[in-house]
Amino acid sequence: MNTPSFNIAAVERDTGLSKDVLRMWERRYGFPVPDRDSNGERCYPAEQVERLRLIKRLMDQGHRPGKLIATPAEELTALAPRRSARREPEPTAEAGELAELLALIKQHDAGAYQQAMQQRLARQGLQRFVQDTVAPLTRRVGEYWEDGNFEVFEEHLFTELTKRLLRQAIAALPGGQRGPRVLLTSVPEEQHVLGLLMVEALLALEGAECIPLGTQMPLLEIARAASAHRADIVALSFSVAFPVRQIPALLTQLRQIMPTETGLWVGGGGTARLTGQPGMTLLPTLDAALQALAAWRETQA
Amino acid sequence: MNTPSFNIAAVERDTGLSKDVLRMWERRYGFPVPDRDSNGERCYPAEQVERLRLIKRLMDQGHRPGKLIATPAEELTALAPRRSARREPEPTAEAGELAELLALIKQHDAGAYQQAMQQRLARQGLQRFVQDTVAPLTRRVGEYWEDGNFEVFEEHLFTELTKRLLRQAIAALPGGQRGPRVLLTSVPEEQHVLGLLMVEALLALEGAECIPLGTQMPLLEIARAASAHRADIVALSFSVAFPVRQIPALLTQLRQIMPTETGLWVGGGGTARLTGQPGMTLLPTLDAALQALAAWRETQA
DNA sequence: GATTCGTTTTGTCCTAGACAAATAGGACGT
DNA sequence: ACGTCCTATTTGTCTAGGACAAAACGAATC
Repeated sequence: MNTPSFNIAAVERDTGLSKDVLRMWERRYGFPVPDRDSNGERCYPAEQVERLRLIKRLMDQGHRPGKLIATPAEELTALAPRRSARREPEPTAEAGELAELLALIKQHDAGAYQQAMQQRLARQGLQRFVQDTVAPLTRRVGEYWEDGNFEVFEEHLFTELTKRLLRQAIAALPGGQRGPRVLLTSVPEEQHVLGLLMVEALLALEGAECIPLGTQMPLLEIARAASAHRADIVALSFSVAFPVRQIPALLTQLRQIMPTETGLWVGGGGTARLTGQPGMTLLPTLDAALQALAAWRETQA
Repeated sequence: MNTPSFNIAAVERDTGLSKDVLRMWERRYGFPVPDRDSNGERCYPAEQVERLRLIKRLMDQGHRPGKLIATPAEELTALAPRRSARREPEPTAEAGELAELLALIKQHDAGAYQQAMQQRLARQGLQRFVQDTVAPLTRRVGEYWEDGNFEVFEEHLFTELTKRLLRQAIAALPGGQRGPRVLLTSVPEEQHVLGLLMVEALLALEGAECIPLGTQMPLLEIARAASAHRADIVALSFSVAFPVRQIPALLTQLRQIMPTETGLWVGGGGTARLTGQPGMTLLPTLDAALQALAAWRETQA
């Protein structure tokens, strides 16, 4: 049995490194060095793909490719997250409970996780459930993933199950009639939806009329949707994984093509290090979203 | 106010045409011809982006780019779907009801749509709801979209609302304990999830243990997840929008890296024109999925 | 410790050529 | 009229190497 080999498109799919980057690294750093097929096209052995995935993960934690590629394989696996100005959460009873929930995911016990979360939802109520359970849990999952404690598919399982809980809870709420009409979505390439769902839950609780459009809307479509739905506000979410450098240009462009009277709210972990621009409201936290809602109602009153 | 202009990455995002294709068309057909900024980089005016979006839509319907680009703008908008070997559905009472549901989406009345669908679910029961309502509705939406009757954001709204209904219905089912353990997901680039949810609903109804991992899993992760969850079956979905040419290579590769004893079920509209390969089961229809389930149980008995 | 300023690193864009897979269209046979 | 084979065209993706701007670093300064 020959080890399967990947063409450059497959490697891009599986690692998230663009073809341009893969070729550039080969030229510059001498890694990866794929075999060539009869047409002279690159064939990456599984081993190199595995290394690339590891490198990508460490890069997402703030390491630089030049260094990583020069590092021998054994040291790579031992590398810790670099930009961890993260303070350890005190081991409160609360933190322990969250850890237990994540342990269920790690054991791949979907049923038990769902049940435990349902209980918390019932106990805390939707607002506190979102703010005190889902939000910190999501943050923890990000940290676990950074530390290499979660596999991709474990993160996916967590996301999928949690999405279901939130959607279910939102569906149980009465359709909001008083607040602003808020259109929730994300730009292409941004597929994370948990943040949007958390905001939707909070806004819906406050009686706002939420229009969920899912993720990955082309900018022009967002603008059209805003007009068609006569939305008061377009709310976008950027996860920490989204390349920060692209966000300002995206927002400026969207602002240009959107109706002037429609508000633009931008939130999610990816916006933490962003500076505000005219015509849009930054919502680095869930609380900020609630405040923005109150402020909007103020101006309308 | 100057019209906003798009760099090549933005056009790729908004049209779904790769940078390579955009440059190639420019070289070969003389369209699009973007302006250049001070660095000599392409700046596409909004007008050309709009035309590209239209061309892309017609291409998805089977037209060829060479012809489309040569066609003057006025004729483009009038072009009908080309591969429409589609027979008009007879105007039964049933078809009328489906049209009414879609009309609600077209009116952007999310609340009324949800309510109407809830009623149908209660009336038909989950199995018939999936097979007689959601499946034909999804097909209709695809046709509407092909015919230019649906905007992207209307399709998104439909998808999002319908996803919620299905997930809600699935959550209400007891956790399956007897059937095979089925891991449901899709490959990277494939973000359509409705098909997966329909299958999940049917399998869960039959008592199978479904593990939903969401969409867009790298192949290596699918293999890992299959091992970790000790899945009996991995079920993948390809929508009609997925480039058919890439599917066989993907499946072969996945089959190679997956545990031999794990089954591979492949379904969705994108697999209709696919020929089977050893080690995998094609499920062109929802019925086929139920048959495959029965067959699997047969072999285990 | 914080801020500024050069230097290095890094990703993305550019041109232009080659080739193989997919499709169209014609010729042929039934 | 319909299906099948074959050839020509169309089309997307890959290749190579060069250029440049933005981000990140690190050193010197306040």
